Amino acid sequence: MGEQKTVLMVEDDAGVRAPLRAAFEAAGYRVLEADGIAVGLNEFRTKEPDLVVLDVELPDGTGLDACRSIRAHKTLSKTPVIMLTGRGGLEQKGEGFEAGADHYLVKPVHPKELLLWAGSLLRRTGEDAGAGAVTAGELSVDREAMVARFKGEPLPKLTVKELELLHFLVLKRPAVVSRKHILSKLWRTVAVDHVVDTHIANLRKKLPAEVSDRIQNVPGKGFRYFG
Amino acid sequence: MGEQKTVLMVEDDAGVRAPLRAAFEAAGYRVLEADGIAVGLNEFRTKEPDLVVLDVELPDGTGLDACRSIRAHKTLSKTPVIMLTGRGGLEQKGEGFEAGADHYLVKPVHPKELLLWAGSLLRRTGEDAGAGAVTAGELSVDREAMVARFKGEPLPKLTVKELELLHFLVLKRPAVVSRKHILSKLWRTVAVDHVVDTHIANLRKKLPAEVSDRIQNVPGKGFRYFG
DNA sequence: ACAGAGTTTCAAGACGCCTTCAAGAACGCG
DNA sequence: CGCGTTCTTGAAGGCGTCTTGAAACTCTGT
Repeated sequence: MGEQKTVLMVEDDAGVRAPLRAAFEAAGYRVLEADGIAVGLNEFRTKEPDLVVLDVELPDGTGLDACRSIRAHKTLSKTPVIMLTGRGGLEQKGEGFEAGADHYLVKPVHPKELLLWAGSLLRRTGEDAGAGAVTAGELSVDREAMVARFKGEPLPKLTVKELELLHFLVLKRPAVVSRKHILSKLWRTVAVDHVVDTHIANLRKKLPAEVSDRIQNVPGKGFRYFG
Repeated sequence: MGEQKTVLMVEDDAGVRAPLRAAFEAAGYRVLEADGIAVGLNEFRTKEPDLVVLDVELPDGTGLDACRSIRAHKTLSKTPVIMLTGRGGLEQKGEGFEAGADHYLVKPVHPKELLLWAGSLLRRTGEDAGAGAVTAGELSVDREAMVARFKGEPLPKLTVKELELLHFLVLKRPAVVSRKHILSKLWRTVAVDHVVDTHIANLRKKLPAEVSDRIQNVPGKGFRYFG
């Protein structure tokens, strides 16, 4: 049950997007939207969604090309892609699969059906990072329950941002992650790098010394959880 | 959850039945077959399958009527039904849902797709079934008997929505569930996210402090039962 | 020792989110 | 059909969180 997956929906028709977005959110997904290929691919690279829903006909190009771009990406090439096409698009089906789509749906799309395939594809690609609980020694950070525990005891009143930040650091440990990387993954709105510092500071203040000592700064590079 | 599910397939064309049967069996299902409505309904009543796959066009009547018969059954009315129709049956889709079908597939049916839906529908009803009684420490919420107890004592006058809400939170504990997720599971009609807040408030007011303290809010995320 | 870049701390303002209250609408029961 | 309960919606209020800015501090290389 690794929830809180992120899905990127590239679709120019807001009338199509809205119900699908609602369905995804109701199922616990986080939804990113883009109305064109340019924006879509940019979102894809920066937010690294777990799944992409791609319309074939877009204002600035075809979804097929976008799909190929995704497949050509160095590290994110195996992200599942679901293509959406207009009526009678069956002929394009072969073309869609050729471009590397994992599945093809013909409009009008039933939200439930899309959800079903999304779940199936995500299950197939494996329950990798991003969701459940991560642990590091006596520390565990559960993003689903939104609780962090140390030696089994829940840590007091961490805010959402603080917990997500801690989760991310522990998840990537012992790697050093840059402020910009953190921002792109955990922040929806754009903000200055400095906000990360403040949250790091608040975190360290709330955590027991044994844990806060492990949140380390690497000058010029970023932060890491070491331990 | 590891038990074998039984699926009843009502379909007169053996050429259609065979591959679907093979797929179901390969997936671990037990398969019953019927080539007409009369036989089908009889099998349904006696064998009580967990799922029914129903062709719309049968020698002795239409699958729509059969579906209505199933829905009219006293104890088995909530058995999931998947309808199969010939090409161009899109117009019948509405009719099919109206008859009470949970889903509609157009032939030719992809075995994998059918399997996907079967799994989904069974999971759904499985969750509802698991909705007997849940407990968390001294608290028990019985959705079947529609009563909640704390330290053995029945809690006073909880409304249906309040009890279902409490049940859901306890069921998912300690995970945080979003308002949208709650709405999609407990509400048939669409409503604003805010209704959840009101019911949460009413719930907390009626519950003893020990319990209401455990119904916690996570800003921007949703609610959880913690404890 | 000094200068500079980068980090940490502190405090205050802005914003979003949750909670509460109240009233209208829908529902079920008699 | 009418009444009471339950559900839904709206608006106001308050609290907590997030963000930002400035200043103090540390470290490093000169």
